[in-house]
Amino acid sequence: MLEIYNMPGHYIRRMHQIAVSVFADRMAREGHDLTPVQFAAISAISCNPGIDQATLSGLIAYDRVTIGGVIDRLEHKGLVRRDVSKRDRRAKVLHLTDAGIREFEEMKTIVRSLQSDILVGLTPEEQTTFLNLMRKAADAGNKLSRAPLRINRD
Amino acid sequence: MLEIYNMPGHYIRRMHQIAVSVFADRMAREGHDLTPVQFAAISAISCNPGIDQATLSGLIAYDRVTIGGVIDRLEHKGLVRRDVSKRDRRAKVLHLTDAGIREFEEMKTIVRSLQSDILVGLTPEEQTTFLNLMRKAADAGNKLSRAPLRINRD
DNA sequence: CCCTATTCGTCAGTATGCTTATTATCCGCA
DNA sequence: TGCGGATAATAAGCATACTGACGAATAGGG
Repeated sequence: MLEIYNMPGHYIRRMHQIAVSVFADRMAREGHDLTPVQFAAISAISCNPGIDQATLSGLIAYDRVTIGGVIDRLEHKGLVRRDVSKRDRRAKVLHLTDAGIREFEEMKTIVRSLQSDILVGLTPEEQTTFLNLMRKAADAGNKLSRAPLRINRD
Repeated sequence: MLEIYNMPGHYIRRMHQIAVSVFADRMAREGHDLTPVQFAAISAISCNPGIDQATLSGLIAYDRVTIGGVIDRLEHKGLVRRDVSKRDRRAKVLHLTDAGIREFEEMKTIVRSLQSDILVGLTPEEQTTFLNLMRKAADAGNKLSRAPLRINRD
């Protein structure tokens, strides 16, 4: 019996691996080509048009450098527009293109429905318990991660 | 309120991000330099001296290609020895070096004790519930992942 | 013994996800 | 106005983590 088979870290990684795989399979099957982080970014831009990359990073809890690369690829796919901010010439403000808006609308339903596939082994009650425990643990551990969630309410 | 804030996938990713970060912090603090997958590989080789890379991959649920790179780095650090198998000249059999054995002994306790830090927001009862739910979900979703756990009992 | 299917490790390529460092810019303060 | 510290984005580099493809070798059936 391996050490790791008793470790939460191992199962968290396995769940992540399964989640990413389910996401990719479903995308391919529906004829789309977005990764989880690309969907998260588009989702956040959709809710916050004109957001800059650093604020976006905090909103979806990713590293700024990572998001720079993600936005590169979304821009290249023609889903996101990136312009220099008029208020701060260091910052780039982000908007969805028409294609990006369409893509998000189509993906939204798919991504929502794929969530339960990730937890296919759990009953609905267990899924709820599981989600609540993750919320609690992720909230408590927020500062421990390299890219904490940063939500500034103005 | 963002879409993703209601999605299990998001929280699974956050938990993974937190787990990896806690692991890295603790390693650095203790003066070690191993990643989670490197520890998993060493742990599995320790329990199964002479295992080949493909079987190792199945035992810790990683992709063959990924493990190839991981073993490269462990070999380069002098923790693992890689030899061509006498029974199958395609395969490489793996052994821990003396340094690898020492490293694993030192790391074992540290990695065990860091697990509860990952779930610091949960009570002991919640941690148990959480681990059991993850075991159940990861087991059920095993085939869905790209690199399923493959444990062959001979 | 040969043919075919399978398997092992690896290569090339893509995308995360992070670290440290750098440049450009902004902001507060004197 | 000018200066120092902070911040936005990026560059360079490293380590996962995967896909598809490939050569080498093995295993099974006829």
